[in-house]
Amino acid sequence: MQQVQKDPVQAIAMRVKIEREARGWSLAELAERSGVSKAMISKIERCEASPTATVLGRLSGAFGLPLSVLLALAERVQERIAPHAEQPVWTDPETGYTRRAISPPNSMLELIDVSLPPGVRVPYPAAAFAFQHQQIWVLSGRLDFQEGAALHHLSEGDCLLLGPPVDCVFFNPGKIPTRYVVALTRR
Amino acid sequence: MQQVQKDPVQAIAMRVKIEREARGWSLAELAERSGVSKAMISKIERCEASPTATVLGRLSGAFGLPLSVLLALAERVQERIAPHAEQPVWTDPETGYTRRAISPPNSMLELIDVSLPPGVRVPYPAAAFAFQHQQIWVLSGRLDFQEGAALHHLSEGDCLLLGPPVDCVFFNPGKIPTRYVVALTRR
DNA sequence: GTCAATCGTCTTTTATAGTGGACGCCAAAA
DNA sequence: TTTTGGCGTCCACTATAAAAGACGATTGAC
Repeated sequence: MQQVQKDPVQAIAMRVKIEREARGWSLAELAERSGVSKAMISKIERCEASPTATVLGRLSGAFGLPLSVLLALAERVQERIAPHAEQPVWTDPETGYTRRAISPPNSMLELIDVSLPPGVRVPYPAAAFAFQHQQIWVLSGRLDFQEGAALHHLSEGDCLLLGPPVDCVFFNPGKIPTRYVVALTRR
Repeated sequence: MQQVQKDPVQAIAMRVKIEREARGWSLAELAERSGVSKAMISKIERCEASPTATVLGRLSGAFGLPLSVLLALAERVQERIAPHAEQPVWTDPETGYTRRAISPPNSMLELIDVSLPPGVRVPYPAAAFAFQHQQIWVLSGRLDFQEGAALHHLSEGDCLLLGPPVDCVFFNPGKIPTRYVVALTRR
């Protein structure tokens, strides 16, 4: 699904908005970080302007991405299938904690497949979720989930709806790896 | 050497010019193919304008490249070391003819390392070089080089300076692979 | 309820991206 | 030599990208 000649304005619009909202930034905040006026960012996100290379460079700089990567992400905007082989996976070399992004890029609803080795503890700071709605579903093994002051003991098949943002900790109290899904929707 | 926030105008300028000249296109020809005025293309190549996303989309379309790829190439513009592992290599599955681009992208002077299996014949049409200056240096083995009507027999260490563009043929008359270098400068 | 703060959009003005055409500059040919 | 044609740049004009600030809507605090 390579796009070789369509006007990139719409794809860029969606991608910029996604990157901004994923960071929980308002137009004003992105404007300050990038040096691009918020009026212009607003227009870009609504496809009412075709940003210049200079402006795109400032925006990608604010996101900490090379411009070509921002554009590559933009071109993937309308993909609907995320083949297993192409899903980004990250493994913590120290603990063996593995995290796989299941959903196609850009989805409103994001699914993450996590594998937590026995005895491993993963903190999850409150600041990391500017999300509106988040659930945790245990596929196999056991999970102790600390949500602020509360501690939840989850077993295979359990599903937990998260409350307002607080510091959390994932912990696997069992002898086998725990596999669970994090499902979240943005704003 | 990822570029995360510099203004991309200069890198784009160089890359557009390279892509255009590599295809032997004049400003007018690229203008017609892309729908961008040649005055604008001229400005872009001389860093006197920051092209909009729409214009970049049209240009990359004319080149047959996804926009993100054009930008990725642009970001590599000032690389000065081309590590062996990153040099693009192409092998003809039928003949075993192998061609490796030695020089960093974008150089004025380009070096190509070619390996030609015994008995293999590779034609090289005149249209393929809009280059001003081109030399062939045999590293090992023997090479029969037909340049238009003339036939040159080259042995290890020989270096041939090419004349004006004509149809050429590379041929390995020996029993072992021939390895030679093509060195060329544009314009 | 009021007030204040913040958000995204809209308005006005300026800077500049983009176009079409004229121009000067080599080449190669007559 | 002059001519011719193709090339890239420059010029004048138009379209629009970009900035700065005003505006209405929403939200939370009191």
